[in-house]
Amino acid sequence: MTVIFSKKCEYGLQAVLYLAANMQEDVVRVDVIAQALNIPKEFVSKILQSLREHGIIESKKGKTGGFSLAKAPSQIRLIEIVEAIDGLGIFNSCVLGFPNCNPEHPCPVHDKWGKLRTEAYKMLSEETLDKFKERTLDKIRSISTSDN
Amino acid sequence: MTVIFSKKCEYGLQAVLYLAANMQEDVVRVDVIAQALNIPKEFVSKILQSLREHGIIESKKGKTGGFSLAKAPSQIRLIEIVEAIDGLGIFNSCVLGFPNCNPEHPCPVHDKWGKLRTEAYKMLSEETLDKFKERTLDKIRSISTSDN
DNA sequence: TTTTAATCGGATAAAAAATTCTGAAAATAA
DNA sequence: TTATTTTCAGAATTTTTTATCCGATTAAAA
Repeated sequence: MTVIFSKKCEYGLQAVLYLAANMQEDVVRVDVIAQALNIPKEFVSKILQSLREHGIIESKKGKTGGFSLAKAPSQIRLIEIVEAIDGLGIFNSCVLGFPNCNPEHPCPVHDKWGKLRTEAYKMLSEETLDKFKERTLDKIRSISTSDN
Repeated sequence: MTVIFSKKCEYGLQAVLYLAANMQEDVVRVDVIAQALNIPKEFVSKILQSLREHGIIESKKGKTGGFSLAKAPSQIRLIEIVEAIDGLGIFNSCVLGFPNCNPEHPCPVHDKWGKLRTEAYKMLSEETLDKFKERTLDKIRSISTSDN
């Protein structure tokens, strides 16, 4: 089985959504995020570090340390997180895996798939984190009540 | 980076498209397919074996052996190959990786992504192999003229 | 009947992705 | 200043995916 985004990317998106939904906190510790999302602490830690290098979030070291968004939620788009972690390759590579798939040498589903891909890209580019606060809080609540 | 389908699935789709585009041949040898598509012979061989087990293609052993479609191209849909190899999980799992993503506990992008996913599924379910013959032949020609 | 050329099937190897470990560095609080 | 608690950085490990190898089986041709 395969997925659209790598696990790294999924976790990164979840973690950033979490931070956006908890803006009232100064910073959030990685173990708090990991527990809320039920994902490995050390792994999400690595992902958060790389998102910091990409300027999407920022960190504070030492006691009272943790992570927070580097910009206002309304200034962060989902596509930025995807680009930082998985890159944008998915939006210009052939869905059938053919090499050099382009308008000159299109694969059999080039046009139809291209349309869907463009819509997906558009959606991720238009949506900013501030739109998701309530839905994220709801979703996170459903995680902690259902598991383990 | 990630892709929609696994490499196995991509190769499987390519190989079946190749068989559909070469219906005039009784059977096609796996090394011919592998060379035409520029993919590892032993790997595509394994994939073809599994597609045979799923009843999508059939094989003939021994000298003059090879692979051919098990049904008419107009009776084979792209989604069948995807289902046989990667399964349909991608069409009902959460794009953000959240567990139990459903209408009761939707993730932040549940509705918008669900729409795209449904369109993708629909496209793969409607398209049958007979629609692709010319485009596949074109594409395969462009592979052998461009590489190595 | 023997040789040849193909798929089959199971094991193995290599590469990539996901995860964990370890210890250092930073910053607060005692 | 020292103890504590956090992120940071890089290495090591595990798991999954991708790819290869090899001997057996099958069937046509010599």
